[in-house]
Amino acid sequence: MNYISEVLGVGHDQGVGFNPRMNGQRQMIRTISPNRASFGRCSACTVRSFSICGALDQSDLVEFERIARHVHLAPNEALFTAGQLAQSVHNVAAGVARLYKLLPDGRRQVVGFALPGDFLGMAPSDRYSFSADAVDSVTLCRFSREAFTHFIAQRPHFLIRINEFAARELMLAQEQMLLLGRRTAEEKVASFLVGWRKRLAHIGDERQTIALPMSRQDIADYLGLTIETVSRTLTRFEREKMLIIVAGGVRLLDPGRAAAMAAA
Amino acid sequence: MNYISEVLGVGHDQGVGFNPRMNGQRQMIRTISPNRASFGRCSACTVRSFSICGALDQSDLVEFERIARHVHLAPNEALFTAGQLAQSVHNVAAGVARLYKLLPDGRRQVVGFALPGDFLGMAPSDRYSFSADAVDSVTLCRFSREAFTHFIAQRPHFLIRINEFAARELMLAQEQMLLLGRRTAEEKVASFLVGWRKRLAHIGDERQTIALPMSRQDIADYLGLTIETVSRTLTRFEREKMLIIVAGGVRLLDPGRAAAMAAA
DNA sequence: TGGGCTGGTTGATCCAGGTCAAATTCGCCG
DNA sequence: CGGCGAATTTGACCTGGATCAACCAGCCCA
Repeated sequence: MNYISEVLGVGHDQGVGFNPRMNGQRQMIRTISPNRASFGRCSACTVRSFSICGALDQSDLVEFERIARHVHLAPNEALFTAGQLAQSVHNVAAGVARLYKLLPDGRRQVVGFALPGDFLGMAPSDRYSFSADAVDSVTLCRFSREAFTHFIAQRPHFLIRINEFAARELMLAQEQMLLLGRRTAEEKVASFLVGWRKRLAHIGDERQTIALPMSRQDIADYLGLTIETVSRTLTRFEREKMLIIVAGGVRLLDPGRAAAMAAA
Repeated sequence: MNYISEVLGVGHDQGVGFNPRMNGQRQMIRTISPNRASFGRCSACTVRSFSICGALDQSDLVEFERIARHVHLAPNEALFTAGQLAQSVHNVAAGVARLYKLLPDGRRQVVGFALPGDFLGMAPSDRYSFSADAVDSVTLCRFSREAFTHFIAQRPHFLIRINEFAARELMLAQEQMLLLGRRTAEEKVASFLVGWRKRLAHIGDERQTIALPMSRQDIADYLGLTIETVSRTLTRFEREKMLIIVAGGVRLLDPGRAAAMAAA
């Protein structure tokens, strides 16, 4: 069993730190954000190419920008909560959001982490079916559901793009079901690292050290494990020279071994 | 660990039988199909209202019918396999299909069961990311991906409908992640029964006995359990008078108790 | 009518990962 | 620098569900 330990409000900056385990050899890990996206101007947005907006041309973009509102969230601030009226849809511009569902007794399942470029809020009803909040400092574009629905209805190419995103999302969800239902703890942690690294690379973050802005509890709740098992497994990986644990992340020494564990 | 035990070809008719536990008091369970859909004529299709085709008007329907091919599959016949080129998309018209992913060593995760009205095959790449085959006798409408893509591109309302289906699918996937990652065996089995009953009701199958055309192994692989645990749990539910196990299904005696287990 | 095959049930035992309980370390702040 | 609360790690132990192994009931076909 595990419980919600969300503290709303401003947290401590987990994005910067140095490695305690390397005796003074500092390892800086920065917040996840492809360079520093300039906001207010969609045409200059650095995440546009890997977001749904990539399907919009200049004139669409001007229209789109008119219905967008930029929102900034401090670490652990809520984006929306399951059960609330789904009045907005969102596009993550910078930072990482945690998407999760809770059981009445507090057990939590993190159903995903949203990265820059990810689209949130396609609810099949008029209410959110999961909750979302900021892991680190998050910037997003928010659209009223109504304006958004109206906007897309005239633009089939945009609808097709959103469909592609939904299909990718669904595929990831199915991968995750396989992981949750049939993989061992070791395979889960290895798969998570490999998958997360791939997602970071996809948005242009190719540093050799994998940034892990989320807590161990978040990772545990994502993998259907306890925090102790995640910690032990990472420590074992380190002992076995597969990786080195650094502040705010992990440095993969043997990506091949990790990938092999993740595959089978 | 569990292994693939797929025998391609015609199986035994699991859709009909009588309850061995009720000493001669026969309990017929029929195949899942809302009445008997008449095929070849979309306009007379009984599952249209709860399928993506519900968004098409008469003239669209005529066009649509032109690109559809009807396919009939015997129990356990494959619909498509993960990794294959995704040349078609499908709409289930009758019967139940099992969607699953395999690990190299044979561990299997059933990621869903497709019922009449369900739409299959939105692959985010040019290859299927999961496999699908018939549980019982299945009838489907098959479309070439190319023709389908072309068809939807001109019809925003149809795209919107497909989007709604994708969003619902994604929500179900997230529910399933919560189940796989955080629920106990007892909660998993109870949730499955309640959820399955709800889906059957949605397509108009409101018999008091819940038809379970899939095998215990399928259920186990769907819930991230072993066949033994599923069997033991169902037997216990029966002992506790929550339900009665009948051939090809289960009769819920205490839906309230089941729902309570499923909820928390 | 009987034997073998398949799917399901039941029982005994085991162990991966959970639970409980301390440390230890980190980040922060005075 | 020193101290405090939160996050993480580590250790000892326990248990839910897996594994291993019969067994049983229907069904098919000879």
